[in-house]
Amino acid sequence: MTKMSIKVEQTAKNFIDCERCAMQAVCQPITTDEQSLDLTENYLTRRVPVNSEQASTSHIAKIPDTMLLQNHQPLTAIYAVCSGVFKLYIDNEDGSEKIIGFRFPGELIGEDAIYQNKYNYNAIAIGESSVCEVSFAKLNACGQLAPELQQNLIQLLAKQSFNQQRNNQTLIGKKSADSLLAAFLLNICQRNAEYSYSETQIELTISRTDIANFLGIRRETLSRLLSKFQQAQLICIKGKMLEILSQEKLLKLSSC
Amino acid sequence: MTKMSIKVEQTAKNFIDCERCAMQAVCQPITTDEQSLDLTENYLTRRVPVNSEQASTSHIAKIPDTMLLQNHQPLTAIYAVCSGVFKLYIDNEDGSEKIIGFRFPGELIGEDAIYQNKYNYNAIAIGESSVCEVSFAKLNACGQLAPELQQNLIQLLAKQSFNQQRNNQTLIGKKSADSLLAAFLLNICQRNAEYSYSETQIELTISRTDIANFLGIRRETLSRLLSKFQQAQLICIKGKMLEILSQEKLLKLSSC
DNA sequence: CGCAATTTTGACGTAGTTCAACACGTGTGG
DNA sequence: CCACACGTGTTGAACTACGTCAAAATTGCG
Repeated sequence: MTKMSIKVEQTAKNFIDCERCAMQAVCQPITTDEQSLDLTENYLTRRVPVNSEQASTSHIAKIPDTMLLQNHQPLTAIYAVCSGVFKLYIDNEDGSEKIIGFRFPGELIGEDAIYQNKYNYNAIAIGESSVCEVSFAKLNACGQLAPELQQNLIQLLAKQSFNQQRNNQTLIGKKSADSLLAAFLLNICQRNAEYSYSETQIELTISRTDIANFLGIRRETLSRLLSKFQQAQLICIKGKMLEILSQEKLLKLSSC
Repeated sequence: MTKMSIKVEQTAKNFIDCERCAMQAVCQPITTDEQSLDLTENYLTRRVPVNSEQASTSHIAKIPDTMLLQNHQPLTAIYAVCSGVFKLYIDNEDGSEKIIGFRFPGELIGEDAIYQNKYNYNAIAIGESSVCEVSFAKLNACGQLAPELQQNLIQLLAKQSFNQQRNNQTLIGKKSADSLLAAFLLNICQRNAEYSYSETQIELTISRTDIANFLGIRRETLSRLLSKFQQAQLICIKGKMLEILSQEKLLKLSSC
């Protein structure tokens, strides 16, 4: 959390446009018929870096630096990813972690904590990332004053409900690992397309280990499948860049 | 949709208490400091039967009778299950259906349609079921008048977001079919406990075929696993009744 | 009772796991 | 500079769990 202002400038390239962000409904000034009212400065902090690169240099206390929020902690703020990627996970009893999702730019983190006022997972930055932070208590206070803001919050939650539903639908009940991976690749590409301007190319900052963990398959299986997909001209991997070559074939695979 | 009033009386036993229902936030009169205001009659229709038993007598046109809402159709209302069970599914290209979830009493159906004003799945009653119907347009109109109602709608969506998140977390990334089934059984029991007064016993109106479809495993595998679980004294199945014998062991299994 | 639908059981093949080895890049210390 | 450990990704071979196909058993309904 150090060197904030500097970092922002250095990595300003990959930030999502505010218009494409799920938080947008509550980040814009409210404009009624004649007048405009900007309450956002009361609850919004824009583009806060959540630096994970820094962590690797000092191998002590790696986690605290990069952790955005922690499971079971009381809800203080909800976040929108500005840049980078976050992984959401919970701890298994045996000490291992179970990854339950990823969040890309424009997507929300922590909004499901509103119901019970506590977070339901850990969120950690993968690589250099940043978020916009909305203090929920302050947002609520403003909502009492401005009904339009409440209406916007409803829109935000409705969109989020839709997104969650969609993301789950794509992954539930896939029998073969092929269809599971195909569905996953299509899903992240679809989500990527909403903030990046490329619909087929994405930077895979997520490690194979994490993807395998999320999908519930082994690293080795994932590696073999990716090779197979590449041989079959479905995808192309160069370094960290992943390109979808045949969306149709992947789609066909994914519905098995 | 016929014989409504009669059916309601006949099956009135298994209805959920309104206090335990996810829709509750928008089904109660709004009480401010001194006065009480009941807008619900403007948008709410209570306990509408969605009869599926009747369909089996006339073997033509089985589906239309029991369908609550259809994929891609414009949003007209959101529903809360009063009694029975609903299955949510989408159609695969090959004509088969893919089950993406079940809804038990007190749970919502169709709320994720608010974002795009259209439903994202088909919902069909399993057995004799009933719902409360909230006309979304009328609810919205009332929301313009009563800010408290908007606040309640926020609560409702927040809870739903939490529920979706929880249900997914439990099922994502399970490698073995054992852990998947264990997680599923615990999940439906947990949800059951919220409306039934028994935490360990539930009536399995859902067919094995549908459960297997949802989990992405074969009927045969499911059947074998259920036998295995029963032999291992984890569960006990008598007819349609399922009883959880060892929650702890299932929990241990589910996190594999 | 008798038929149909659903569920369970059996035998065999395949997909994915497991365990082990190896390749590659990176950071660390001599 | 090289040697070494370490994290990450890929590949091979044996094992196991799940899918597949077929048949038997059970349940439900007229």
